[in-house]
Amino acid sequence: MSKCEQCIVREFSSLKALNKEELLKIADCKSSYIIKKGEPIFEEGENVNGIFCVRDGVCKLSKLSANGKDQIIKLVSKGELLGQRSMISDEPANLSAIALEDMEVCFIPKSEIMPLFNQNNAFSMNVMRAICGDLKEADDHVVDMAQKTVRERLAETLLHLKDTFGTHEDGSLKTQLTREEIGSMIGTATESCIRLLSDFNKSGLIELKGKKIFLKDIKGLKREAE
Amino acid sequence: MSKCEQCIVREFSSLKALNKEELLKIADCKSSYIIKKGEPIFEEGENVNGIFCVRDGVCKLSKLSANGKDQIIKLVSKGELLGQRSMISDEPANLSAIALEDMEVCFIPKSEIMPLFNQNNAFSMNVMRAICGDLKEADDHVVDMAQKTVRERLAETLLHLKDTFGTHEDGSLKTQLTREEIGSMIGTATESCIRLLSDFNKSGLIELKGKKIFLKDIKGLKREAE
DNA sequence: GGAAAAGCATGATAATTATCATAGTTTACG
DNA sequence: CGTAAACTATGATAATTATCATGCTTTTCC
Repeated sequence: MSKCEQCIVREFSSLKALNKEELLKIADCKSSYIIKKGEPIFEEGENVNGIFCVRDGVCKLSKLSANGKDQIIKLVSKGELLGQRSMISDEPANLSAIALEDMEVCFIPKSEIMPLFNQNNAFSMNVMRAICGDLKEADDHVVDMAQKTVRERLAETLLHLKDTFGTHEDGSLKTQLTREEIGSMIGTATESCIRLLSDFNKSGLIELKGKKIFLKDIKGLKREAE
Repeated sequence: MSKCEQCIVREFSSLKALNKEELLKIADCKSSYIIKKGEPIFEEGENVNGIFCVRDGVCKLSKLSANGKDQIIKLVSKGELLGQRSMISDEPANLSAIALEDMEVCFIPKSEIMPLFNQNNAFSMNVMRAICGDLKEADDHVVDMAQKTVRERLAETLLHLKDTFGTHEDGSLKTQLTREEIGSMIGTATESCIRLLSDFNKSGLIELKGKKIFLKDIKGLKREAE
């Protein structure tokens, strides 16, 4: 079993504030999982009782709305933590986490993490800052959803996907999402999403080759996103 | 100057975890303000450098969107804290806080609060839980904005206003908002908001008497909100 | 107390987006 | 390797929402 010390999650997350001793303790009680594409790490309403470290892969955090449609709130990838909010609030998960590709995650039980808040102030502050960052993002997200058109949201989301997850060597977006998933990120019907992608394609802003999406005109897309 | 000990904010916020000594220290360096209706407590982009305790009154937290319209994210009232996120992230305010009625607030400088995170774990955990609560609310808000119609959002918002801020003796909503403000809570044009309120009025779900709004049929409104 | 400003209301019209229908294309998998 | 299922695409139409215009009512403030 690895000792967590070299783990990419430690490098990029709040866990970087942990010392050797604390890491060893965690390494001892963590469990590792392989999650296949399409499978959940946890689901809305479930008691999680710990946090997940994403060692590899990307997942979507989504929530079922009253009308039965899924809304994707956020994508989470390699190096990030999952389930902090539920653990701290001591509540069931508010969102489902579903793998978009095969994933490697570690689970650290609540009983190991909670004492650290008392022992290690730097760690506490890291977690607080991370959650504050999420809160700011969420507030901004509300503004976008409320004030931007679907077209603007699509352009913005494409740019965001490129910035956050990058592109393959050929220039196509790395995150492989279906049209339905893109639709549920921007909060629109799948058909509307497809239609707008076609529009962007026709106006030369993007290029569609099967499932691959190439962003051809970043400036133009930024203009579309306002 | 009051000693904070009996303050309503202490009773309802994260500050309840502070002991006598800590409270006295804070009481010594706090400053009190009267904010008139329509005036800002702080504005988007401003460096706040501390937290505000809302001793009386209600304010809106809002953000200017790219298209020049204001989006109200949240209302904050008596007993709550303001500015925690900016302080912890050490960033300028993401939202503006504007008084909806005359307010009484106290300001506690960052330099007094930050050390408490290290000294008083119960306080730290309270703050974390509060922010986690805000994050959950914000995520749910995103889902509503993305998936519900304006009509559904209006019904939901009216119910929320009643639950959170209550009604006057005559049964009308306590929070006095203009139609424009209600519109910018639900993310719609003022005219659309007015039209839908008229609709609800005609169908007997609510009653409009000047600026006053009476919720006449809670069940019906819940049905409208889905 | 009265003028100006802000707020409320409603009609007409246009733009945006959803829904339903149909069909072609790709992917998964027995 | 071929068939079912999932995904992508597009047209037609309806529903929702925004925008512009106009007039009325209430509030503000000199």
